[in-house]
Amino acid sequence: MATTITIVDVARLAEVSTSTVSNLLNGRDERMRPATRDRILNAIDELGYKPNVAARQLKTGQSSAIGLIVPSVANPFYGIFAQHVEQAALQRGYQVLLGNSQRDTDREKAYAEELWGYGVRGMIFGSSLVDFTHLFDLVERGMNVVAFDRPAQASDRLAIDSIGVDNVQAARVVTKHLLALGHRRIGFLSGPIRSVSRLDRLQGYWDVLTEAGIAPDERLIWQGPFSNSYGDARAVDRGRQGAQELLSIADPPTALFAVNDMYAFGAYAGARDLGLRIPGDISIVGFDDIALADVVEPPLTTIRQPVEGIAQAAVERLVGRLEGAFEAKPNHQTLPAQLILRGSTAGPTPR
Amino acid sequence: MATTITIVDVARLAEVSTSTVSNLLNGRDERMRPATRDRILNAIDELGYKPNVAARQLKTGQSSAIGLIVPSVANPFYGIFAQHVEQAALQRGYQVLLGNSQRDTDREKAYAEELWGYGVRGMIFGSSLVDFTHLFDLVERGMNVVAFDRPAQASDRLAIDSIGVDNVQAARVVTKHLLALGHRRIGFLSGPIRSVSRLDRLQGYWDVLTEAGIAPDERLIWQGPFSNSYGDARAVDRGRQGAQELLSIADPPTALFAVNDMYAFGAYAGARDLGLRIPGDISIVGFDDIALADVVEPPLTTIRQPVEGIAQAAVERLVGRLEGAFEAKPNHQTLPAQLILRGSTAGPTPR
DNA sequence: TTGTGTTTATATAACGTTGTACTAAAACGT
DNA sequence: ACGTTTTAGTACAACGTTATATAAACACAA
Repeated sequence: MATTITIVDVARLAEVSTSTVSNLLNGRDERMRPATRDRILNAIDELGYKPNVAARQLKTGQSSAIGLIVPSVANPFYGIFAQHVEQAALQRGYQVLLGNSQRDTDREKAYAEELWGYGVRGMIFGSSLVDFTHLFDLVERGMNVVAFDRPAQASDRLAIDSIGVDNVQAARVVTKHLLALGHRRIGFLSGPIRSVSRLDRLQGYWDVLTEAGIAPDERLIWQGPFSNSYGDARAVDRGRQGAQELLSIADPPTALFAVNDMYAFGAYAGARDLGLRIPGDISIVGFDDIALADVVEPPLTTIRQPVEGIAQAAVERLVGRLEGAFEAKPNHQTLPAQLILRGSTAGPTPR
Repeated sequence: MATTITIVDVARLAEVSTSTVSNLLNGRDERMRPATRDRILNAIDELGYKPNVAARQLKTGQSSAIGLIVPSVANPFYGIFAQHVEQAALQRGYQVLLGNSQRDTDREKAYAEELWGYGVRGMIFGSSLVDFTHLFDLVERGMNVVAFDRPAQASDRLAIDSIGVDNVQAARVVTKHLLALGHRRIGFLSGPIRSVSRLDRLQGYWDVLTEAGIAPDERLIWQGPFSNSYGDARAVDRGRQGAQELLSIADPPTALFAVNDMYAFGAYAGARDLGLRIPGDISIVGFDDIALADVVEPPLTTIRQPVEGIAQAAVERLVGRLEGAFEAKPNHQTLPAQLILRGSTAGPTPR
């Protein structure tokens, strides 16, 4: 039964002191004869010794783990994102601890506190709520935070690092595309708009319409109800319901801009429920470009986010902070997004 | 800068010894006067004290975290599964640490060892590779393991707990359904068959065909290549490619049984690439019943797994082991799967 | 021989928490 | 009053690791 093998056992077998073993373990092997080094290595191997992370952490105050909080891995976009973060982190010698926040500030806070207790001093947030106050005191205590899609807000009393695409711009591109096809009534389909990215997308949409001389219609903006127990797991259903409602009003939209691909897929179903054809009767645009976007019928026109690039940049930035490599002021790094034209958009049918 | 608040600070402020604070923290509060209790509670509150998990772990050897290893959260099925596991674990006071294994034994082993070092003594495996030898010595050292979909194999030298649906039976149901519709050439579309669940599904398929007097055709069984760097992130592409190949042979199948919904969606695209209509020209069945299955066109006929039930049962079993509640022999618990009939299956078109 | 330097290795005091063994004081019974 | 039990609290030695300060061993020069 679990006789834990410690550095003491290794030291005894290799006939050295624990200090020497520790020295080797921490890369200070110039300080010993190659023969000693090999003896220790053999002992480690023979005993199957694995360092106790807790003890190491307690002593050094350092953790080789970073936290990753996403709204919900039920959305494949965040699944993929998590996978890339994990890969990038592993390459730099960091373990990733993942948690779902359901876009709930309490959950985010609870996770962050929990991880702090684990000695974790760096976290990546994939959700980027507008309200960040719950995290500021953690940051003040020394937590390093990199947010996805969260350029500094006017209301922030503290700056944090952020990485992401220009959501306003991307939404502008989408809306212009739809406008160019001849659409005039364009719906905006979203879950609760509590994150900066969603806010930005709404803004881009709103601005372009206004600039084109079209007064944005509040009734064309559908916003799902907030639920902190399911969140994204319900995104598809929400999209379906929202599309049904939007397409059932008196003067329905001829195009729908969904806040992400999951909502867009839901909109596919919602449109079909009403007997509408895509893109004949209704054009649909998504956001993210997850793998499934190219596979549904018709293939989804959507904004591609450079997930891997974002993940890598986030890890790089965070590791940089953790290892004190740069003391630069926190800033927001923008990566390019791209509109992928596929079959779900076309000109509106004249009635 | 991170002046860590320890139990000592709390003790000093409350004017008691650290032992008393520790006693309170560990639920031994009958041992003190209510007034003392309140003083400590106030001090904790005032200082914002959070116990250092590393120190606690080091001392007790216990961790309140459990590990969850899934093949890849890029597959929403595992995303949802992870979310349910997380929820169930949280309810019982356990934190979940999640890792992607890409169905690679080395990765699984590395994660397990890493987590062992963190003091984690309980893990849930969502992948259930046939080869489990890499984990047996961990189990012998005292790691508690619950596997998803992995009834004991003849070759195992150690028994482990397992929970899941009866994959052989489910695959039988699918195959019989297809047979009943009149299909005689049924393809089996899968990634590398290295897990017990996939093996079982193939077996159920094979058995039913044989029992029906149809000699299974090896050329109808498509198995994607193994890649340990992408895994499920490529499932859709794999399914597409596999379907294209299967449907391009001389005497192509009229129905496809995909090993999971992601492969099935890929098959949708592959079939369409060849100008085939679903279900008119080709019937497709999936496995898992993820949310998207009901939303694609046509809606996917698939096997529904009781994800939430499986997750809850797994956590319950694991927590039971960890807290020594039951010393029963490891066994396999079977939950019911269900064939959900939707629009992607129909009788074959006579040629 | 002594002194100086270099190489190699070790003793030891933390890190923050826990729980056992202990004690001091109060309460009780007779 | 005395002994006994209960209550309310504390001292202290771990847990496994790290890193600083220190020492031993040896080489070499003068």
